[in-house]
Amino acid sequence: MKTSDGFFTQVHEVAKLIPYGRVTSYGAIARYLGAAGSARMVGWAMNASSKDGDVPAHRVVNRIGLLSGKHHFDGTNLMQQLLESEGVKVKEHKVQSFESLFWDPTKEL
DNA sequence: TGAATGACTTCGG
DNA sequence: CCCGAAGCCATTC
Repeated sequence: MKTSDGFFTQVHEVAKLIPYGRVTSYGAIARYLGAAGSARMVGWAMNASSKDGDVPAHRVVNRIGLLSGKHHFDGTNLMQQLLESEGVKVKEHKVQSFESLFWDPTKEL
């Protein structure tokens, strides 16, 4: 591989920076990395992050707080349980009070 | 080289 | 917010 390792690394770094009990969106991360428009690649990077470990991919959701990535986790409800364990309310694969839990790297950093 | 794919986003209805 | 369609960009075959 080693094709775009830098991009993955950046995404992983930001993912690790996400505060406890907070969530963010793929687009927000992409924009923060200057890769605005490559939100899909953020998800792709997350897929690779599964191998990296220590990357809270469960804190990264789509723009409406939908756990779009839960399907890529081992179990069916693992992602939701992880979020709930952090105090994030999740209902029907969607983050409740998403607006208040949203963590914007371009803003917070 | 080109076509298909995807853990997204945005716009119009 | 739901639905359909188009745009984007890196990776894979």
